[in-house]
Amino acid sequence: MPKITDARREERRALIVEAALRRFMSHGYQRTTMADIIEESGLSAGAIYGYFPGKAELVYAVATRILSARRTELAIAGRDRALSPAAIVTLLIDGVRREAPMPVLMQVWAEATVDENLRALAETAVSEVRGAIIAALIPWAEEDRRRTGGVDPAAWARAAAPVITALVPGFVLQRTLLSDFDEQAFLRAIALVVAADVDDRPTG
Amino acid sequence: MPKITDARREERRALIVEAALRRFMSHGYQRTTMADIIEESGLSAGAIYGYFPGKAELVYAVATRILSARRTELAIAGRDRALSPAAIVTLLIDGVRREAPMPVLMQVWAEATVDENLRALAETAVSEVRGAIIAALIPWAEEDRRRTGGVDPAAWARAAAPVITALVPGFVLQRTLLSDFDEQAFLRAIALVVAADVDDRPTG
Amino acid sequence: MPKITDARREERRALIVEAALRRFMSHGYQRTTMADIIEESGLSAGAIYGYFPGKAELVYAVATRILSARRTELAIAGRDRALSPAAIVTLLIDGVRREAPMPVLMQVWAEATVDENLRALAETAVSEVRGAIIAALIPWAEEDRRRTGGVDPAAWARAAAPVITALVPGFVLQRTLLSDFDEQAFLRAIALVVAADVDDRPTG
Amino acid sequence: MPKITDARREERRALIVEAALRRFMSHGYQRTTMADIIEESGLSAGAIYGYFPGKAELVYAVATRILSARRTELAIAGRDRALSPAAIVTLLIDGVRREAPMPVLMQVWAEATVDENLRALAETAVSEVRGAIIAALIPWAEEDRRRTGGVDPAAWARAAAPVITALVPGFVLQRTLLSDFDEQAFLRAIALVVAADVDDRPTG
DNA sequence: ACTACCGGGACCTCCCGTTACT
DNA sequence: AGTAACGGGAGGTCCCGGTAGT
Repeated sequence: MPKITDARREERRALIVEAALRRFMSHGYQRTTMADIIEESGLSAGAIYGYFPGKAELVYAVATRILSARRTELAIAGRDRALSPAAIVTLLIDGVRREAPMPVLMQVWAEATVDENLRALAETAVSEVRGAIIAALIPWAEEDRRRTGGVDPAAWARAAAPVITALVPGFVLQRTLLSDFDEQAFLRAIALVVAADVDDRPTG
Repeated sequence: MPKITDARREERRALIVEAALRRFMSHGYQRTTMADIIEESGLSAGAIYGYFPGKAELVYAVATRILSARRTELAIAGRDRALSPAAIVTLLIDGVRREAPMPVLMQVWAEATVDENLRALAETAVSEVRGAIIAALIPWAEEDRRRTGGVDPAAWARAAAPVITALVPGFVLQRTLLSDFDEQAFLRAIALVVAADVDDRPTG
Repeated sequence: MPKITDARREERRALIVEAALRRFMSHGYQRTTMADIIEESGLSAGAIYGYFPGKAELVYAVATRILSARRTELAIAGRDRALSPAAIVTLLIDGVRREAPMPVLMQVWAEATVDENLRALAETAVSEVRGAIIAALIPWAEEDRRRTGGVDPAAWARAAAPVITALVPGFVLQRTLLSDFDEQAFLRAIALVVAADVDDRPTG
Repeated sequence: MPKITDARREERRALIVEAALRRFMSHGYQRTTMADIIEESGLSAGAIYGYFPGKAELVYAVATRILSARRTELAIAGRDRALSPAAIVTLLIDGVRREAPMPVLMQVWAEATVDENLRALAETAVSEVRGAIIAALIPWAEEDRRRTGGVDPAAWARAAAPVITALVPGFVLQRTLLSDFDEQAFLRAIALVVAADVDDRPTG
């Protein structure tokens, strides 16, 4: 029964990936040994190596899982009305905040520094987010040409997107490292610094 | 060998730290073995362990070196005139761009996720940068109350600083991971998104 | 490989312990490296560390094996008739002589000087031997009160036991260190010095 | 001035040997590193290697010092009157008890198991003690032929000496390993087991 | 003569991935 | 498909002894 088998297979893979993710969260990727993951997953060494050729592939799977999470978020959100840069950033960060295991996210970025496969994975993810941002910025720029100082909306969006994208890792880093970091204050402050609509400003 | 002079000692330490840094750049902290560093430095195991108790302390030294680099930069730059948020970010990123070994910076951030000493080190560094940003923002906010929507300049600066800080890791990440990343375009685009003075806008 | 049977597991452990023992005999505990033991046992590092957490536990196992060997010997021997001090010593030393790897025995004693676990192990062993000696002395003392100068047999046995016990390490030491040591002469001479029955005296 | 220099040299050597001995006492020979001894002695590595070619020679020196301590003791004590076996043992053990660093003594014996030089050293020491014992036993045997069952005194002394010698290491071992060992009781019990004169028996 | 730094060789341990068996 | 024992290769660290310099 290949169909059931396939489903079970995916289930197993997910189980393993989650076990790995949990250990990466608490001990870091590099310090996590296969034995750790084996223990955490409740499976045996052989079983895991039946699903993943090695430790590297496990990170790839974990990374894929983490990085692909917020991909579509934005496109959906942007459907009904034009979003200001500040609104976009807020949306993104809110997504990360709710879903992403930030320490592992950082570890993946760092590992991507040195592992080409991971870099490619991360690049794709970042590019996709950037693409979504561009797509969401254009209607906002078109609504009112003064917003972009008269520049061509598409060109403006392409230029601005990287800067907007940059705020996400900045948030993650501070969230992860600073013991006194105030998430809510950060979210509210975005509109103080980044171009925003009047109604993006937090009330009160 | 007789007692080495303090200056020479510092020189040696720097030599070792730089050797470690180079290897971290190309292979990553975790994949760099002590043997690598020994080879890269041209010294022997005994020599290195005379200066650093272990591999961990080597990363701390490397981290300290990297993180403390841009500390004062801003304060100096801000002396003569008030700086807009965009100008501050540009300054900071320019500093990072010229001096920081970005991949290692990211590795340190990631490792800080899991190593408390490193976290403390990173936290201090980030806090200092944030402090400098706040100090630089206040005069700008005071110059013209409309810039902050009538809010108290100091409060505004404290709120805005984290967001401005966030752009630096965002830049580093994209710079490190994206093969098509355009540094100059990023620098120019800052003023498109972040509050800026008229003359911060890039010409042309 | 599937789960190994308990019997097989014990067999493996014994194999390793014996390999270690052999090397300890020829090179001493401290100078024996894990690599030596690995080679001697014909197994691999991984295998050995599956059975023993580290080198220290290996000595504990070796020590346990050596020390527990002569434990019951005496009790059995003493069953049918009362034994004189000289007879007891002779029995004990004969046991050591036939079974114990004396150099390792001395190494264990020395190491016990510095390793608390080993000390505890050795203490237990010595105490047990002493206990057995006491038990064997009492009937002999009771048979004829003149033998103990009229002292209470049990008290006398408790007092005399340490002195009798002492002869064993004394034998081991001389056997190990003196190139001209004559085991048989020593055994015969015991009755010359230590309280003995008439028929304990060697004939001829 | 060679004479003064020689004196100073010996002083230095003694200083080093004592430092080594102290560490051997607390940490054991094998676990004591040259760095330990350097620290303990207050000298520097170079200085020590000026006096001893290496760690091995240091143990030899320590061993020589320990082993030669009780050498003459007996001969002197035996001058005025004939000593019974029990009296001899008591004298010897009392000497060890007061002067010898017993843990190191045991370590030396164990190391002698494996280091030929040390074995030779130890052998000499044991032989000398045995010789002294023989010399002290003969007059006692001659005083009253019944004491030796009519055997030739010299032959008897030679045969008995090893057994008497054996009690010393036996004492040291129990003293070192057993937490509940009672030195005084042991000394008193010697005469219960070993051939003794009436007046050797402890009073009371 | 003495200092204290350095060279380099192991040593113990750990960890990844395989393999023999269920 | 899954178990768990095993093979074997480094990795970090330590430690001995030599030696350049006062």
